[in-house]
Amino acid sequence: MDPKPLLDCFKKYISLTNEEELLLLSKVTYRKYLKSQYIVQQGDICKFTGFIISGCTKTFYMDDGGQEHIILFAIEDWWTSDLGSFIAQSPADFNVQCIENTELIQFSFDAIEELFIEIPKLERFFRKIVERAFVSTQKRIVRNFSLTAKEQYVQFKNMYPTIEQRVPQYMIASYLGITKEFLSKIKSQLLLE
Amino acid sequence: MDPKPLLDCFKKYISLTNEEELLLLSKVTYRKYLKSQYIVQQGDICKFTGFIISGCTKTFYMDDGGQEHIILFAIEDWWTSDLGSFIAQSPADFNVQCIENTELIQFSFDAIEELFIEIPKLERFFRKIVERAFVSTQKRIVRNFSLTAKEQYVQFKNMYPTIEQRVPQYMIASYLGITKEFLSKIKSQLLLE
DNA sequence: AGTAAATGTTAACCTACATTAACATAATTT
DNA sequence: AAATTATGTTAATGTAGGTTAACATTTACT
Repeated sequence: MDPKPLLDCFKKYISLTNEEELLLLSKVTYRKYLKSQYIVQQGDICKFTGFIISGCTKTFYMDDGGQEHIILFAIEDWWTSDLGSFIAQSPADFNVQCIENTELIQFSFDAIEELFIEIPKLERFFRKIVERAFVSTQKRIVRNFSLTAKEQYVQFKNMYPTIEQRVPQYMIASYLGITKEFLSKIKSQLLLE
Repeated sequence: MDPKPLLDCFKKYISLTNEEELLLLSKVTYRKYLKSQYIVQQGDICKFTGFIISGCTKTFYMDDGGQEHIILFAIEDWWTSDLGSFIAQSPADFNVQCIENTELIQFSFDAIEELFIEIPKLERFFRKIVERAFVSTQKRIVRNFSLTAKEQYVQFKNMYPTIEQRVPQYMIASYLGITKEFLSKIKSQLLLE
């Protein structure tokens, strides 16, 4: 395993000594998942928060009618988990499933609590990561309320061009909160413009 | 000013010594706003994050068509700001306006950065606060996608009965992402059931 | 108390998007 | 290569919620 992408991510917000880096890496686990495997399942306790080295995941909620609602895609250099379940060690609301073969570096709940004690500045790092996640989630609510489905799709393509290439259309429709049929219609409308 | 509610809030997540409490309180400012005053205005840099001692605020986005989209209400014991603007010290996407006369304890960006250095465990506190905010925002996206407007309104009433009493209906409609006319229809339907 | 402003209701009509269903095409598996 | 399985498209019809507009009620101001 090459921990460089992970350490680079930490470097964006805090600086770690060599010893701190080694301590940190001694407490994480590297893991590969295959396409379609679940990292977290709705109802289970989310035991890990993970940093993606390669691959792509979707975080989704299965409603009572059996419909999938994707709330997040994650690719290389992103963090993924069911944070609500992880922080409270309570049953997960969401599933996290691999859309591609995915390599992760995982932090268990206990490991991360130990690390917070041993390297307090990690609190700062994770505070900043969560702040950014919060802000982007809030912006998503705004887009949801103030844009039409077509506008949202265009913004999504511009914001996440790689993801738009990598994941099937019907998942993008689910992320946007519309049906695949309607997204198909939007796409054909955009071609005519 | 009585700082007890603020200190109690900190106590839920971390413990502070007497000196730490005094240091913290020496760096905050107490401020009163009148109903309808703005704490943050879209486009300005959000200079403070605030803890509400009394009163009620709404955080909203004004879209290009001049329509208000409320993304958050906040009452006593809650934190309020445009976090995206505050953390990046960049122009605010949102307005924060008082719905009632409101008393706040405000933390300036500089004060909070100093406090993080002087009392590192505050990083932990704010990490936890933001984690919770993130989780509740994510849950809101789920509700948005998987519930009808009527179901969302019923949940809102159950989750925030005080807020439902205190703010005008048309603001609740805006929070739910529907028109006041449609909320009115929903309410009359609920009366018949 | 009287007037203006803010808030809430009702009803007719409209639109963005959902549903259903049939079909087309691409990607995997055998 | 054939056969599944996953993904994408088109079109008819249905519905949740929007828009407009007129009116009712409450609250705030002079």
